[in-house]
Amino acid sequence: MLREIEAVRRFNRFYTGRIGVLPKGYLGFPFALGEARVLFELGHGGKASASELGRALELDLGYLSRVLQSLRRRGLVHARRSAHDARRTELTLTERGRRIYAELDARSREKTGAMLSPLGKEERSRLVSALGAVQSVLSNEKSGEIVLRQHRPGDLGWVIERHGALYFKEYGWGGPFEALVAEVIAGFLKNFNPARERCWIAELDGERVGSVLIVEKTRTTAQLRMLLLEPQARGRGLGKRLVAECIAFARAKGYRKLVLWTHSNLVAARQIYRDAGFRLVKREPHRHFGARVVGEYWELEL
Amino acid sequence: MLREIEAVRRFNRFYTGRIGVLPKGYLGFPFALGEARVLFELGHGGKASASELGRALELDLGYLSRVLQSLRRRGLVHARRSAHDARRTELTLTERGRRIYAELDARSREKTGAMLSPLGKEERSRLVSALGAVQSVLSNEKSGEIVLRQHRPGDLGWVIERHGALYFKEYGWGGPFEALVAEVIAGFLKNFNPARERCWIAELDGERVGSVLIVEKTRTTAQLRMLLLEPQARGRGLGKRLVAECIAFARAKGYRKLVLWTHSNLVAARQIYRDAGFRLVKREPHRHFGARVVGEYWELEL
DNA sequence: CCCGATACTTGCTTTTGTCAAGTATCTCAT
DNA sequence: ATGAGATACTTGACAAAAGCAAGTATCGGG
Repeated sequence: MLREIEAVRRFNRFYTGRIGVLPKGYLGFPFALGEARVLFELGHGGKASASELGRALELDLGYLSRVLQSLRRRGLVHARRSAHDARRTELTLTERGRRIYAELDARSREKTGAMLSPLGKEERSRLVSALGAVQSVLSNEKSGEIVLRQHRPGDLGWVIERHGALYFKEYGWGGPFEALVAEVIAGFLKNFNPARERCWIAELDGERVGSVLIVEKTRTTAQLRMLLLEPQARGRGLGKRLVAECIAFARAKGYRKLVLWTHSNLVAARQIYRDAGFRLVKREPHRHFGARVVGEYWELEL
Repeated sequence: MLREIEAVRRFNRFYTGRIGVLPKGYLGFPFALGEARVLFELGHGGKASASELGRALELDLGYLSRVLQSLRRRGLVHARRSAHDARRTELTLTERGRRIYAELDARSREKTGAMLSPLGKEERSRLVSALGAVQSVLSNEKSGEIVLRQHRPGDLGWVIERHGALYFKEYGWGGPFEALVAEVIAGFLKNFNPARERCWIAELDGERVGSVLIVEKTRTTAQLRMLLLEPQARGRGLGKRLVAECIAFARAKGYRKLVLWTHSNLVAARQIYRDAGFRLVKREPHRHFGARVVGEYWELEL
């Protein structure tokens, strides 16, 4: 933990130094920091009352009052008594205010652009995805953007990696399990038939967090494989959604039956299969991956 | 690019809001922001002159001069004429100053700790490694810490992923190539014999950036496979180091010959092999992975 | 209709930061 | 060695930013 705290602090020092926390002088614009912040907040949020602004920006209300006076005098902000509550003042940017805001915004965008421009395309995308990861860890909002897409080069390697890492962590299954997954994936890629098979990768805010495969077993039977969800992406119906995609795909391609093989200890997955209408058709204890497990065969008539 | 700029700006807003850029009132400590910053800088860096401080903290020298006066008066900072240069003042923290610094530092550490503590172990490590990635992209210093280690669960999946992604990007080799890699890896994991075989993963600042495998081909012949380096880790002798590890391992295990298969277009790798003493023994044009390539067999007598 | 709360304003003060001019010292070319 | 210009720091004068406290108007609930 201490090591991690130090790492974060090091990052903070680095990053704040790098992006210039104190956006001193909006380069030639005659706006004090406070004024600029108010313009940003109003430009970004649309409208607000003084006290809301004060809370959001953590400004003293007395000070804020004067800042607003100045902005009003200069014709950037329009104030109107609230109809509901005569104590409140509804603040909006005037036309001119919006123009200034747009300029400030553009300038800030330029500054960020200047930071990114020396980077290569690859580096930029590494950067963005790392920032996304930081944000997703720190903001416990479960409202990130989810995208399902088909696989691209490297994705199936990722599926193997995450199976290897997660199943080791959660169940202690080691190398042999990862080997099995790699074999399955190798087979899938080698004989991949896009007309009858598919892989879905689930992304949460641009980061891969889930997968599922559907492969042809016989002319009329498809098999669902490699359903996986990163811990941080669980509990928001994504597993269900992946399975639903598989079922829809299998139906659309004219399969008559969808089967899958899983283990009795994977309770969350089991529940998803059951809810989707799969029936447990066979149980089979075996020793694999270094532990005693019970394999299960499930089926769904389409 | 625009999308990326927006992503970075969104992150900046989020992160600065989150860590509280404006460390208002170091909670009960009678220090102005400027004073605290000076204490931090001195505590962190040891000693400095006023002008160095001014540059580092981007403070006006006049203002800084007064801040230093105040700190001196309160007995936190000790100033002494430089022996070399009588214009300069060498600033150090006094005993008391160091104590205060330690307290401020502890407080800041606590604050970071409070941010991390609600996170799980897994999340914390995701966070730290994402922050590290950000830092390594933005700071173009090539001085990160390099660690070579053996593989852990998930690592070989990562090797597949990176082969799939990088070879697609650099040479257009698609699914079939990734399938081949997955097959090789599956075989390696399935029959893994730690006494005669090994995988090295290279980490740069805690992030995986390279790999190589050594596998038993016959009792006397070992094969080097899956040598890979992320673009950002290239050009610092890491490839050479990985190959050297393999050769040393093969020697130590009593192999008589080390062989490898590569392609003529992988010029950087070729150079490494040549420098390590490998001889090209056979060339073989073939069509694979959707393109025409020339396979090469190299050998090294041990 | 009165009381306490909320939304904002205003006057006064301190803090913080800027600018410009000044002193002492150093460096380096002559 | 010496004088011009650079560097390191200080000081005075001021302006901007920010905080505090007291004040006015309005609201909501009993």
